[in-house]
Formats: sequence, C-alpha cells, structure tokens
Amino acid sequence: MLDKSHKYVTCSTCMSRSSSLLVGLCSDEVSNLEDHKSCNHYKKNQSLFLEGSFPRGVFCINQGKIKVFKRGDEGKEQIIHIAKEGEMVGFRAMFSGDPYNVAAETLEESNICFIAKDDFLNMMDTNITLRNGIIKELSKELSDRASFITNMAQKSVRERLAFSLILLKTVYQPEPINLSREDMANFVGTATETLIRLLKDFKEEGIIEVHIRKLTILNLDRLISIAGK
Amino acid sequence: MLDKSHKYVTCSTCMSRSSSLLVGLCSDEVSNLEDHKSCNHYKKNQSLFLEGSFPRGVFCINQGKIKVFKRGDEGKEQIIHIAKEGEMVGFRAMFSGDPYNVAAETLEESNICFIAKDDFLNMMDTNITLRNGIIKELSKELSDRASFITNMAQKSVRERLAFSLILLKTVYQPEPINLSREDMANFVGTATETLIRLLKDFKEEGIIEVHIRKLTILNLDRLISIAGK
DNA sequence: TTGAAAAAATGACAACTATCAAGTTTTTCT
DNA sequence: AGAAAAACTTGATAGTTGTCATTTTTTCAA
Repeated sequence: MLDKSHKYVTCSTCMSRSSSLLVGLCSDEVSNLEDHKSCNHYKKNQSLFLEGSFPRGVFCINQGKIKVFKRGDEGKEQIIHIAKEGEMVGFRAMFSGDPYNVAAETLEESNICFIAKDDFLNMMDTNITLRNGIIKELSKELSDRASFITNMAQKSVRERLAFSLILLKTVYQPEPINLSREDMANFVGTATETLIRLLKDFKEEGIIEVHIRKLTILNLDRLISIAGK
Repeated sequence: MLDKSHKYVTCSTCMSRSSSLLVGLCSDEVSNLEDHKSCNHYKKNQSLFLEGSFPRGVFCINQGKIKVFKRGDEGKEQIIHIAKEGEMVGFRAMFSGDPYNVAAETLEESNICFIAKDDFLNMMDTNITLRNGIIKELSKELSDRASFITNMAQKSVRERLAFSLILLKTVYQPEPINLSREDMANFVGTATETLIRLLKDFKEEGIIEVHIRKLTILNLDRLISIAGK
C-alpha cells in the first residue's frame, strides 16, 4: 500500500514538493535542504506535535494524511484541517513564538520530512518566492477559517456534513473517503451518533455509498445543494 | 464624544500607531507614510469594504470600532472579529490576491486612515520588522480562529456568550460594552432572541448590569468559570 | 415634541441534536 | 484462528436552541 515505507525521500525527486510551497526553490537551495532535513516514517495515529509544545520546525508531508485538531474543554477533538501530500504542517506557531494551539497526528501510514526552525527561517529570509508563498498561504487559511466559523454558527449538522464530505472528497480523491466515524464527527463538529444517523440518511437517499468504512460520493450535485453556498 | 472628528491625523503624532504593527517604522518611513496615506471620518454603520470586492489597501483605525463579518447563506452576519484603535483591517486578502471573503463596517463614529496596496507592500519589502510583525499577526489570528471554531462546535450558547463578553470587555474597556443585541448575537453565533434571554439570566444572576443597551460586567470570575477554558 | 421606525424583550412551540444505554460488527493482537 | 478490544450502529429520551408572533422600549428625524 505504501511502497516508499522505508525509503529516504530526497527533495530533488520528491513528487510532493512539486505541488507545495517549496516548488520555487533553486537547485542550490534544494541540495542545501536535502543536507539539513530529516525524513521519517510514521504509523497510523502517531503524533507529530502536541498542543502546548513549542515548535522546533516544519513538517513536510511526502505521503499520507494528517489531522490538525484542537481539544475542547471536555477533551473532545475539533479537527481544524486535514492535510495531505504536498502540504506543510506546523509552521504557523513558529512565527508567533507561542506554543502550538493545535495538535497534529497521522490518519494513516505516512512519510514526513522535517525541516528545523532555523533552517526554514533562513530560507524564508533569502527566498522571496517562498516568503510570499507563506504569507499567501497564511492569508488563504485565515479566509478559510472565517468561512468555517460561519458554517459552524449558521448551518445545521446535515448541511455541515454535506459540506465536509465535499471537502473530504478533494482530500482523498481518487480514493474513497476513509476516516473513522469519530474523526468525521469531530471534523463536522457533532456527536458520533448524530453523524452516523445522517450518513445513513445520505445512504438511503442514494447520495453516498459505504463499504465497511470507505465512503464514496455518488451524487455530488445533491451534496452541493444540501451544503448551501 | 469624538473630538477628533474633523482633524486630519498625522502618523507621527498618532497615538494609535504606538500600539500597532506600524510602531517599528523609522522617521523616514513615517514621513513617507504621511505623504501617501489618506485619513477619513466614518459615521456609524458605514462600510469599509464589501465581501467579494478586491482589496486596494489597508485600513488603520485611529479611533473607533469595526466589525469584520461574513454573511451566511440566509444573509445573517457572523462577526469574526471586532477591531479597535491601533488595529489594521483588510490586509489579509491583499496578500492572497483573492477578493475579500469578509466585509467590514464601523460600529461607531470612527477615524480611519487608508494606505494604498502598493505603498504598503513596498514598505513590507523594505522593513523587516513590519514584515515579521505581519507574519506574526497572521499566525496569531490563525490560532485565535482555531479556538473560535472549537468553541463554536463544542460550547453551549451560554458558554459562548460568557466567552464573548470577556472578549468584548477587553475591546471596549474602560467603557461599558455597547453593541446592538443583533450584533452581539451575530458575534456569539446565535439568534437574537436567545441572546436576549441569556443576557437576562446573567442579569438575574448578578453577573452583568445593563443600562439601556450599555453592558457592564460585575462578576468577571463567574463569567470566566462559565466560559470554560 | 411627537410620531414612525427600529430595536429590544417576552411567550409559545417545534425540532434538531446530544446523551445514555445497549447491541452489533470490525479490527487487532496473540 | 480465536478472543478481546475497539469501532460502529440503533433506540429512546430530554434539553437546548431557533422560529414565529406579539408587545414594549428606544431612537431618530420632521
């Protein structure tokens, strides 16, 4: 399933880098990066960093999916974002000097490289493209989160589920969505039982199809109309 | 009430700048800024920018309060942030190249300066302190919004109201909180009627005091314990 | 100052959603 | 492979919260 499990990924040949913020590096920078970064294999449900700890660098996802989440008062997770191949995780808190406000954990077996804080900040100082890319990325996420907040406040769980499934489709494609019911509930922002009931409704309405735990969207248009704008 | 109504504010003497991201400018930069920026007086409920429009620059609040909000499907506003003196508004979308995802409107009479996009970006290119300040600010807000999302998903309206009142206190102090019930509901993320009922509860519990529309917090500790962590 | 409009407040009610409890299926580990 | 644990599913129920209708208070401008 994950054929690169034990391979050490080099930045120059990394397919994920070509769709990442690090696409604009020159060959000198790439080779410098290769000298300094490390590369690790993670099993499912392994932690990248914890809420409250201090950032020591940036995680580059070469392969796999990561949930970024925050725990509420009673310990329940709220998933803020699900990151996939090509995305970088954990750089936000590095700039603010504060400890992480969120935690990150693998959702499946993953290959993830690590770039130390100083190396990354140096790169950002010298590479304008990278710097602008980061600023742009931060702004985009800010915008996404404004929408997230509004959806949370104003949409019903059914609408949010439709919305979430559309998002999850883009994260998992071309594979079916493969997420535990609990994680899915924590992404939608509802109780696991409620999520399961609503999935059942969608099944009965012919909108989705589920095999064991893998979920396929059959009628995307319908989902879009349920989700609202 | 607002004695500077018609005065043109100069950056060199602007009290709000001293607590803003622009505090680190050298005197050359300040005088350059003064040559290029404009300064306007806004009445209550005037729009700074609309969702969907393209950013042309940055708004610097010299005096007054601004709500930053997004409209949901049915047109109901969700207030994402309330900005006050010293804060800058509208720079996020400038970096992403996208249209505004949120709108901004004055909550009271305000003095607000405007710095054109190019002037601001030039300043950011040359001034490292400013640039780092912006990146830090973006990261901080990202972190705030992760908490906001989690609160929305997991806290009851009563808890969110307590949480919101604590925030609003810091925005309005030393004045009492002065916000319409509808705006307050749109900040908490609830129906206006529900908000009014919960305010009544807080009044009866001796936690707050209301005169006409102005709200004073009598028992902050209690609010903190209701809001949860 | 006064009347109209907007905002705030109250009541009644329905419904969405969380919680608790119990059963079933799937996964994991030896 | 088989047992134990974890994940998933279903049912029953209660409470929070939104909606609609109506009244009261406040604001604003003629």
